Amino acid sequence: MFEINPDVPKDPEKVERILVSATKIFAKNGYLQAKTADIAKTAEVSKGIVFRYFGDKGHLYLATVTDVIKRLTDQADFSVWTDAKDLGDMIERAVRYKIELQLEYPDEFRLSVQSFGEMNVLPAEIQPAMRALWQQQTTTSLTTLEEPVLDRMKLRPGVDKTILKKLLNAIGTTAFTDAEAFMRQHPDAKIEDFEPIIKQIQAEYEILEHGFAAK
Amino acid sequence: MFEINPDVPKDPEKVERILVSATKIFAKNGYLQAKTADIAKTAEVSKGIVFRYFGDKGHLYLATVTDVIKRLTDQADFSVWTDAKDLGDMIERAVRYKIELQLEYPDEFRLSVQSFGEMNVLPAEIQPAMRALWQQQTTTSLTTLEEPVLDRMKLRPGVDKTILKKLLNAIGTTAFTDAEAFMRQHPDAKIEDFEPIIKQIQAEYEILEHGFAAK
Amino acid sequence: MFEINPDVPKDPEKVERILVSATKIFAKNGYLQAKTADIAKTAEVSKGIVFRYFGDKGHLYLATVTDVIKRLTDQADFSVWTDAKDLGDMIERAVRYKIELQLEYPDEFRLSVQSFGEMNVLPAEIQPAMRALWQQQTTTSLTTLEEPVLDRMKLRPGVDKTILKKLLNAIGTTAFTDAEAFMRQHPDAKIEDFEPIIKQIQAEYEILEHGFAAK
Amino acid sequence: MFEINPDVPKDPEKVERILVSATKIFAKNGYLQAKTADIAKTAEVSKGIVFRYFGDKGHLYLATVTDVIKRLTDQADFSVWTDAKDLGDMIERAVRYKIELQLEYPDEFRLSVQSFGEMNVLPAEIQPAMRALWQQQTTTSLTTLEEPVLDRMKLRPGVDKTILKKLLNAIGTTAFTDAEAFMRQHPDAKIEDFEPIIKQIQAEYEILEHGFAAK
DNA sequence: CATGAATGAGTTTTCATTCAT
DNA sequence: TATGAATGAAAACTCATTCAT
Repeated sequence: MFEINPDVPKDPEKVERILVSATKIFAKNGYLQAKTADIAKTAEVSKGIVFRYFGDKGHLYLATVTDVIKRLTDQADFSVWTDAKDLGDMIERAVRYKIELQLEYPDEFRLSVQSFGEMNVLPAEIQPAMRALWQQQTTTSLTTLEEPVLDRMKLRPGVDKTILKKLLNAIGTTAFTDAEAFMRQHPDAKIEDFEPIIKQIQAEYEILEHGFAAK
Repeated sequence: MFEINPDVPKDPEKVERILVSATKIFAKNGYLQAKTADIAKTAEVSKGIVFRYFGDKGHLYLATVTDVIKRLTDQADFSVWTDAKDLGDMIERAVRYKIELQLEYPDEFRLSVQSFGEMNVLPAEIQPAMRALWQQQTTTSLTTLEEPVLDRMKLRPGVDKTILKKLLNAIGTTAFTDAEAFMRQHPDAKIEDFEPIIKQIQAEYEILEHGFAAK
Repeated sequence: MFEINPDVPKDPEKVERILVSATKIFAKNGYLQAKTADIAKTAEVSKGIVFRYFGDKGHLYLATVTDVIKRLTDQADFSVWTDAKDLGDMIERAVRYKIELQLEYPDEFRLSVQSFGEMNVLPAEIQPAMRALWQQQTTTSLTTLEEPVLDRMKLRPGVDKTILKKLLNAIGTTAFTDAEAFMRQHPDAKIEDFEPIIKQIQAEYEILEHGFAAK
Repeated sequence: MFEINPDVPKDPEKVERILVSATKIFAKNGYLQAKTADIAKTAEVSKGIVFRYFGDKGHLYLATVTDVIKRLTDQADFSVWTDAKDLGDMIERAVRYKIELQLEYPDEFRLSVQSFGEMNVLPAEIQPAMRALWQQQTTTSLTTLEEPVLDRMKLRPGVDKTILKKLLNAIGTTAFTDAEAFMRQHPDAKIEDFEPIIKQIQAEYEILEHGFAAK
């Protein structure tokens, strides 16, 4: 696993608090505007310890995003939808589950997506690591969630599975964006409030499955 | 139209130069890392005038993005594809035309997309305006390009045109991202070099049209 | 001449004030402990302007030492002793004159000497320039003061003038050190108070001239 | 002798290790850039014990320099040259011996000289002690090495022995500086490589003995 | 009106020193 | 008594914004 400053002994509780605090503050402000002092303060540790544990702001960011993706991936309970009966049910469950995740881990979700766009404002030295992280991430976590489903489905001849994955990914992204916007406007939203978004995504999947063209 | 500092008389040529320069520099560096001094220098105006005309960095950004979207929209020559015979040809033309636009106006394209992701690093006071701009943008500019086409098409019963537009938008975004990445790696790329990307988008459209499911 | 940041227009009075203030504070605290904030404050300018004019702390130091050496060299009025009749008189005049200079420009003297010892705590990038400055300095300013005298003197056969110069330089250094120590202990010392030091240096020169060995 | 924190019981081996390590690190980096953490680590003791034994960084420095000077003085084996036959031989032996010492104890030599120039970057509270140390040092250690020789020599009437010592000291300093510079450029230099420097110092002594003036 | 020199608040990072264990 | 993790003051440098000319 990715290990920062292995020489420095770390208090796991402090590491945890720093990571949580960094997730929140990086997610809220982006890399450049996040202040290490704020992160330390929110984590109730000294500034010094943040640098002692993580080296510098760039590596703290890297560690935070790595951790967030790990947390999100570990969290994912595939069984929730992979043992659904039919496809419609399956998609609904998957979407609902992801929105629940996003509701429960809004900062993690946001940072995870944001980190992709922020790549080129990061210090040059950590960009390669971030890029590698995303490469891995793209081919695993998010898409993986649907991968088993796809594998079991009969695809129309001529449909390239790679292309299909891209499309599913794109839909996932818009879903995230919509849910995010909704959450911002309704900070106390419950899962029930996301029915319209869920419906919409179902509709998108439906188009993907059967096409929009009249026969 | 959105009007900045209406009381201040402005030299249209300077406004133009500032906007062009701001587009380039915001696109290249992002909001936070763009320096107003650079923008002024590139525009060959004084820093003072930038602030006099646009108030502050945030509003300059807002004005720049607004202008970029307007320029892009105004630029679009629908006729290029709206008088295509069949759908395949039409999509190909549209995609090709957009990539040409992106090749010709790389900064405008990049800033227009980037501005979406940057939303939350902007000063709080201009975020609402930016959000509004994007709301409008989503329902107009990019998708608009295909709107007339959609209107003429026979949709399968039960397909919601709004949803379909979202999907098209999503595809457009991935296309942009791919083209951007390619352009960055091949700074002198010509339109011919984008054939693989065009092919891929055609494939995506094809899935959208006919669905991925075996019948 | 050595010119810093030629693009930046500079207010000569501010440049002067900064240089004077930097001389004092570098001389007092050494490079590492001198704070740019103090230098700016003493010069009654903002911190920003110091960086604008001089780039960074290292280059400010370089500019300051360069200026100090120049001021000292320009100041030196060789005629004071070069037209002395005999050697004893000449040495006395030279020594006295230098102590007067040191009394009048204590910071300049101190920094000029100190800068030599500080060389390797300076940022790597300015060390070459400092070394070059000292190379030039060693072969000109201080020794130069006596050079014309030496050239007119008849040397005992077998005496290498380069070696002799080294010796004179060494004596000069001890003189400086003694005068400095005295000045520190007697901040309001006048030239009259330095008679013992002058006498001592005369004695040192005398040994140099005639040797210590009984014949 | 100078005793630090007399109340604290000290493990002599740790004291020794700290002093050795401090000598090396202060010599290499100077007072300000030397890190107490490095000193402790190199000495294989905890930082806490360094502070417990020596109080603070300033007093550690003072103790280190004091010890270095003591070690150097104790080390000196006068007999090496005091039983030389004639003066030329004696000076040569003395010089050669000192350079050997410098080769064997480069850190001690370097720190001992460096500490003089660093005086004013030290904390104000230990400056007086350092100054006192140097006063004493000047009248003993280095010059002492030649003292017995001088005592046996017939001096020209009117030559003050104190002055002569100063001159010898000054020559010693330049010798040290030259040897140091040479050692830095040729890290693996052997005593044989220092012949040119030895020759030069002999020439300097020669001038001192017989004067530079033609008779 | 236009200019661009000047300002100084704000941010990252280091390291001597402390003190809970 | 020894340890070394934790602290936080301190210092260089940037850049949006102002305002005297």
